[in-house]
Amino acid sequence: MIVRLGYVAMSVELEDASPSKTMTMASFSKLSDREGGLRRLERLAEQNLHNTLRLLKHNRYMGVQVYRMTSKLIPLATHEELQDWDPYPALANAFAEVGAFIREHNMRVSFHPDHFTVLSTPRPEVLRNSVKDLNYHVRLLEAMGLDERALNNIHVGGSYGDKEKSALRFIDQFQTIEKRICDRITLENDDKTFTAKETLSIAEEVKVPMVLDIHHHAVNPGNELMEELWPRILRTWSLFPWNVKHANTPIVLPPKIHVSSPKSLSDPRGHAEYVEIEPLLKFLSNIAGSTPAIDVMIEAKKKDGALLKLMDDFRALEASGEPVRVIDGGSLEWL
DNA sequence: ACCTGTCAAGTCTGG
DNA sequence: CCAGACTTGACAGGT
Repeated sequence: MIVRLGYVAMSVELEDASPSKTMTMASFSKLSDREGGLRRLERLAEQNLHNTLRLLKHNRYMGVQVYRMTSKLIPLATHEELQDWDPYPALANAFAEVGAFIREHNMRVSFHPDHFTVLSTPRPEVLRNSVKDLNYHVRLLEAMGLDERALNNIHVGGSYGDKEKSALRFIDQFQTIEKRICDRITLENDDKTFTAKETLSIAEEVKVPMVLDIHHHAVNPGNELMEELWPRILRTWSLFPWNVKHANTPIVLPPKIHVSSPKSLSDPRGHAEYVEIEPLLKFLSNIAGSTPAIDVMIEAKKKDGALLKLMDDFRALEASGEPVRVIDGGSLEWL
């Protein structure tokens, strides 16, 4: 089983490479020259894309093939007051360059629209804004020329006092969203509301892959055994249209899981600086043989630093004779 | 150079 | 019904 590790948004190794520089609406509004302000936003976006490319090159150098891009590439992109602004023509080259690098090096990239995207909401305006935000993320991927292996991972959302009803509302509202957006969605279990089992049932219903977060599952486990859920989670990936089309080829998209460690006893849901290897080892040994490959997204304060430390831990395991073979700086083989 | 409050967005809790 | 917590990197405005 090939295991590839990835990390989120920014590097602690590469200096001065923020991909999420921004401007607040408050300061944009104060500008006398609106057009000039828009050009400034476009320059910020260009820098963000340039730094994303630098991060990807840094990833390539490290041997890291999995990466979650930041949602903040274009500052204020979905803000109500800037709906007449089309930043894409000015950024076409920057997007193309990022996309070309990703394709050339077969990297797996994704986005994770944040918790303001809630398809279970009972409020129509919140649903509208959520779809708008999803559309923004899809446009970014399209501008990069990435195929449907580049996905947007979201949570189910709030429960509003009736989780069952909210799950049904999620499903109903999901069906109204245009296909090019739905085709790019994965669903992740969250740390206090929708458990792995509940998220999985919804993912099966709307036919999207499920991303399992094993830390969320530890703090919000529900009462289902992972041994029973895992085959179903794998199935959501094998039913993914791209994978159906390319079954048994090297370009199938492996399932993905998220890993993080509790920040402290008092804040068990928070993310620690680094990731403890033991729970991951336990999980990998449980699922070894069930899939030829798996991608593991590291969610830790130390970002790529946490990934590198985890790889060191794997090297130590290999040295002590454990059935692990480190392939390069970001991937290994589970023997 | 460094510190602190604020930020576009949603939901939940508790008063 | 409303304020504050949640969570986050970075801005903005101050010293």
